[in-house]
Amino acid sequence: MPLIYIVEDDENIREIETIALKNSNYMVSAFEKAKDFYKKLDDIIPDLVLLDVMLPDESGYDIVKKLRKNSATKRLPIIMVTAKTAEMDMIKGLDDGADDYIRKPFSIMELITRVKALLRRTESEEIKFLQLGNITLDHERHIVQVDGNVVELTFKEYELLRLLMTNPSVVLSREVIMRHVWGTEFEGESRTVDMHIKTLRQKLGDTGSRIRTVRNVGYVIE
Amino acid sequence: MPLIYIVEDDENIREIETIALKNSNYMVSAFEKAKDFYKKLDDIIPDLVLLDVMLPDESGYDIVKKLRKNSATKRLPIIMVTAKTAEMDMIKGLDDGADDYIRKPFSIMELITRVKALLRRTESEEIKFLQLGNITLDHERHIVQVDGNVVELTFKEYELLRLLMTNPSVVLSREVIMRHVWGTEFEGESRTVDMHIKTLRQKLGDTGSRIRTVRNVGYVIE
DNA sequence: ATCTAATATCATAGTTTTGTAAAATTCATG
DNA sequence: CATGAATTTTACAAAACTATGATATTAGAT
Repeated sequence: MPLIYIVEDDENIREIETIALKNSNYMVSAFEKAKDFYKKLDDIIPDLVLLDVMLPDESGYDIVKKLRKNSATKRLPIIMVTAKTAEMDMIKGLDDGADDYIRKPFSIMELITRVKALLRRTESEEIKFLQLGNITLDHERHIVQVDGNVVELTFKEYELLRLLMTNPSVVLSREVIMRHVWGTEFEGESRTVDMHIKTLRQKLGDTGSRIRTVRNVGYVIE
Repeated sequence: MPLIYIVEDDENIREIETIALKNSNYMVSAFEKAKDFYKKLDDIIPDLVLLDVMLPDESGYDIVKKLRKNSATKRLPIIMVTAKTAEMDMIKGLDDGADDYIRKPFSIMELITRVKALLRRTESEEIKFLQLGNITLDHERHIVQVDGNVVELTFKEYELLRLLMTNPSVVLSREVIMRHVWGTEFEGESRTVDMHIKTLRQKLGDTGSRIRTVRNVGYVIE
């Protein structure tokens, strides 16, 4: 479920945006001032930011500029919301590094559509990030975390977990696992898969019990 | 005003792309065949290339390969345009060296946005100076500092560090590193990359431990 | 409860991958 | 074209990882 931050000083509009996005199944945090937004950003980086151009403490343009300078937020998808209709503003916004813009007043439908479209455009990067309960797999960093703590996995363990996590609640046979992780056909007497399942469970700690054995069939993560 | 080359055999699409980009204030030259494109490239190197995957005389994939081998075009921003989803997945899987991808059919808005985004990305990578914790890389002065002290790096070491630092927290395979820093394909038995990683770590001192080895995958800086 | 086949676990030998020093080669520069 | 620096290759060491067969345990059938 994508996380969206809203930065908007007008309480009314902030409310409308928040409700509209929540109803569309997004997680939303809304901020009145840039300062509050920055503080939260240090904590969790969202999937998209909806940014008002005119704010009391700092202009939206300057915020975008700052975000683009920081490597952690360099590619963060940003939609600017502006009251001015002049086309120059739009172009300026895009040139400053926003990914899209919405002109006030906007319809709920337009807001949702644009958010959806932008997320779709950037989704290829999100696929690299898998989450299942308290397990998190960041494919770019090649890092797995449980409850926020890094779990060191070997290559095969990592690939195995990734396969399971990309197919949550789907029982995968040893044949399928072998083919995907090892690239070879499974031979009946091999204990290799079991072995790796075992170490994986071990390294995941309590969370390891999420990997369930289905006798005569294979393994699932749920 | 950035210059963009388009390589696309379908006249209709070529027209649409050309007009859309010209309206967005880019200079555009469009080519039907790879051959014409190469000829023009000898003359002037553009700021970005929009490259169709399926061309009559040569595949876009091969073109990218060639461009990456040539030091003059090694870093030339490339957006690949592909018709089939399956094709796109394949290309992405191969990690062929393009910087972005657009799937046909695309909206004008999407095309413009991606072009803009890529130009912005490469521009900021070229000009800005990079900072990652206590490491600083000033590309204009070609100087690297750790905790304010200048670290003398050779050309390859510098380029390697720069590649890592422009992709913080992203694991880069030896293939990718080779392609970007050396402009050649990686051959399995070569220890060249490892060697440079080693000297780089050494020269960075304690900070060298920021470069993490991901076994079977590659290296990351974090 | 007993049996049996499937799964879990263990220890470790063997393999693969990475690290590094040193030699060989290439490259740039006067 | 000589020289030293930079780069690449070689060769081996070290570390990390994986597979395997033996053995223990468990779930499910009877």
